[in-house]
Amino acid sequence: MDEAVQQFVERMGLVCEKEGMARSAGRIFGLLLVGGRPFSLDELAEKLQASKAGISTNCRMLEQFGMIERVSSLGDRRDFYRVQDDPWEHMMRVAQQRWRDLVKVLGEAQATLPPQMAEGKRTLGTALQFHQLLIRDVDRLLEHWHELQHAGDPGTPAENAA
Amino acid sequence: MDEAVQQFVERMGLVCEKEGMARSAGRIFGLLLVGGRPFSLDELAEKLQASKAGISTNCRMLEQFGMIERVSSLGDRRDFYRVQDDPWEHMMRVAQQRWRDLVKVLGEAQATLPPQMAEGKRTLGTALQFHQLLIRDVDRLLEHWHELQHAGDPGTPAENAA
DNA sequence: CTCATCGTTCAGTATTGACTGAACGATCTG
DNA sequence: CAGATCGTTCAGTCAATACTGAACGATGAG
Repeated sequence: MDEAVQQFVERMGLVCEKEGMARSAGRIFGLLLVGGRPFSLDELAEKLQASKAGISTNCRMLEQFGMIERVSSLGDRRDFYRVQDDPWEHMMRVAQQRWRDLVKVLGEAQATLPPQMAEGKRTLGTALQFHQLLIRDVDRLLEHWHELQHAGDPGTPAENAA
Repeated sequence: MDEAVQQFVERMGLVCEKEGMARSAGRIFGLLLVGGRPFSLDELAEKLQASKAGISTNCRMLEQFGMIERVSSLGDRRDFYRVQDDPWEHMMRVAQQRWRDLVKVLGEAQATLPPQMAEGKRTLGTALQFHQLLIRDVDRLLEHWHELQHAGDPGTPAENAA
């Protein structure tokens, strides 16, 4: 495997591990990112030197997160995986959902806290405000992102001459 | 300890654990959030039923992340901890830094990838665009957040040029 | 100085979680 | 139907990591 690819795959493994997911999942995602085509499970297992079992599990997890998708090829029983159209949007949606969960926790705590803990309630209120703003901001960001992508859409391939 | 507090503390532990940090750190942060006052190490250890060693380590980690701060009291040798003025800003800054690191990884990969992997380079380019947008958006969000907080400042009339 | 108190460090322990190899069920081929 | 090829599941193994208790250095009080 290419030297640059191998290094990138390894670094993506570390980055994704820091984000909370498994290192192996990060490697898979990295390889699919630069691969530019669908990969079968066996191919992933071979190139990443991992067991097919682990690859299968991690691929399904990445699929759950909406970062990769499973595609099938006619006349081929194997499963192929490739990166989603827009994996980053799905990633942001997952984060957004986590923030929604946090808002739920904060809100319930604020409601059930005894009245004498007024200062704590105030702090929770600030936390709530921030995260509600944050959740709305994700919507705004993704809208903006979609606009940018549509602007460069190949609907009219004026300068797409490859 | 209050029932509502205990439940909130535990849930914050789980939430923070999902975010990648230690569960105990999440519990500390949760307790400080609703406590409304500084806590000493021994007090934290007692209320959370954990060893002082673990509390100490996790507090320093939370301080490193800028989510809590250490305060001292005159005539008291003990260290006290409380939540930062704006812990969420620091949290977002940490996330922003992680995204910057990712941009670095993506950029270097795009630069060193062999020319025949054009499709992969294109995918990396899209990823770069998204994360650069995301990084800028954090700045925008925090600006907006500061405006909102300043607007609700007590004793400070709306337009203050000082 | 001596003692007490506080925070930190360190070795040891336990628990969590990822990964592997082998067995299994399902599906296609001839 | 028989054989082969996939993907998945499961028990076992391994490493990483969070936590604890004890020892240590530092700092203030008497």
